[in-house]
Amino acid sequence: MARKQGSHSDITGPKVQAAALRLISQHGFAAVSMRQIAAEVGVQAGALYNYTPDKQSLLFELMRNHMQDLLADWDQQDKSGTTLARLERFTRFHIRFNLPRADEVFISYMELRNLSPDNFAKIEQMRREYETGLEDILRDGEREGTFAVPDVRIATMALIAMLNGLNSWYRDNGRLGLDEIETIYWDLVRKSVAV
Amino acid sequence: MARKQGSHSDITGPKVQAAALRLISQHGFAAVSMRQIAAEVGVQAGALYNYTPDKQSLLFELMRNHMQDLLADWDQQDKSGTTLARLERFTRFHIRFNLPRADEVFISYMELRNLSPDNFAKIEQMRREYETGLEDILRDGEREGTFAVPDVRIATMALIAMLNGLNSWYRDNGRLGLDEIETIYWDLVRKSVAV
DNA sequence: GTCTATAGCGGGATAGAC
DNA sequence: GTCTATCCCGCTATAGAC
Repeated sequence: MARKQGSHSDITGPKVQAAALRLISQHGFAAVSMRQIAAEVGVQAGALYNYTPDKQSLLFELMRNHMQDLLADWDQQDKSGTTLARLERFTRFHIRFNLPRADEVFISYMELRNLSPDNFAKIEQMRREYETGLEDILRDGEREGTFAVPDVRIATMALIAMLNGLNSWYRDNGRLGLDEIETIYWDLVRKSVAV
Repeated sequence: MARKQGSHSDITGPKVQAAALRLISQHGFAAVSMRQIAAEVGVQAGALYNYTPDKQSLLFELMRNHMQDLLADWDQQDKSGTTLARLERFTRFHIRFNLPRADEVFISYMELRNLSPDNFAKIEQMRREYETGLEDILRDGEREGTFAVPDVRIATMALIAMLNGLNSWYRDNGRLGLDEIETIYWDLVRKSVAV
């Protein structure tokens, strides 16, 4: 009946990730101890090392998983249509993907400096790859005259920063629904690059 | 001649702030030790406690000083003219104030969660006060028909997030000068709230 | 796979001499 | 005002029993 005590790798593994995600998002990587994470999971600190070689790898896995999900989801989006339609699709995708992942997004921006140089480079490359998705849309629209963007790279960074800001104040039970917020942000984005 | 050894309060005080600013900005509050700060200043760890009652107060002072400077400088700006002129003035002021203060700005956004609840409330109130400066401009412009802003509060947050993003990628020796960058951002801001 | 126990280190903060 | 020395605590990571 009850499975043998002390054999829960398939359960404990995800729980470690979830606990680390929540605690690091709330308190910061440097401020969270392996003991805290273990306590949240319901094991002793030593047991965590069955799932991660060290604390650094735990952080890296959280960030890599998040970026992999982001890139995979974006890859599956429709890439056809006018540049305006593509820009709207990017805007709405970005909001819809990021908003339900507040902890992951927060960590991905706040804890970059706590990555080892090697790990940092890997995450940065993935982030750059994602940004290129928007940059290409803006460049195409600029060339064909749909958009007026003095500097495509700056506009890319500016728009992503604007969209990311949403995560810092959005609350599920706020006065506006997700659809309304999406539309308001799309209005800002659309006009900011308009001719 | 040489002043009496062990009496440098007027020199050491600012050096402690400067060292804390630099180190916390680079590594994060939780990751920086009082010993590291002391080493950067050139004293022993115990000597720091002549200048701060504890580590928490050191962080709070950094953030409070930054916000006080911001509010004081903004208060001195010209508040007259059309709403469009006021919006341009805010945009350029924000960029010009924040860009040379990369460490302070970074800390003010990254280390909020390391403030005690009391200190957090004080900093948040100052930030909110500053945001109101932009919010008022947008609301006035919306009322008189100069701007088309579906939601003033969201637009305020979105524009500030966009402008703050500049700090994360700007480098002094980059391909664009400060004036050019200001103008590019002003173009994005102006159009995003245009009718 | 998890536990207990611990090694080895570094943290914040204080005491008291100078 | 700064120093040295230290208290007491918590940290990451490992060892070995079960």
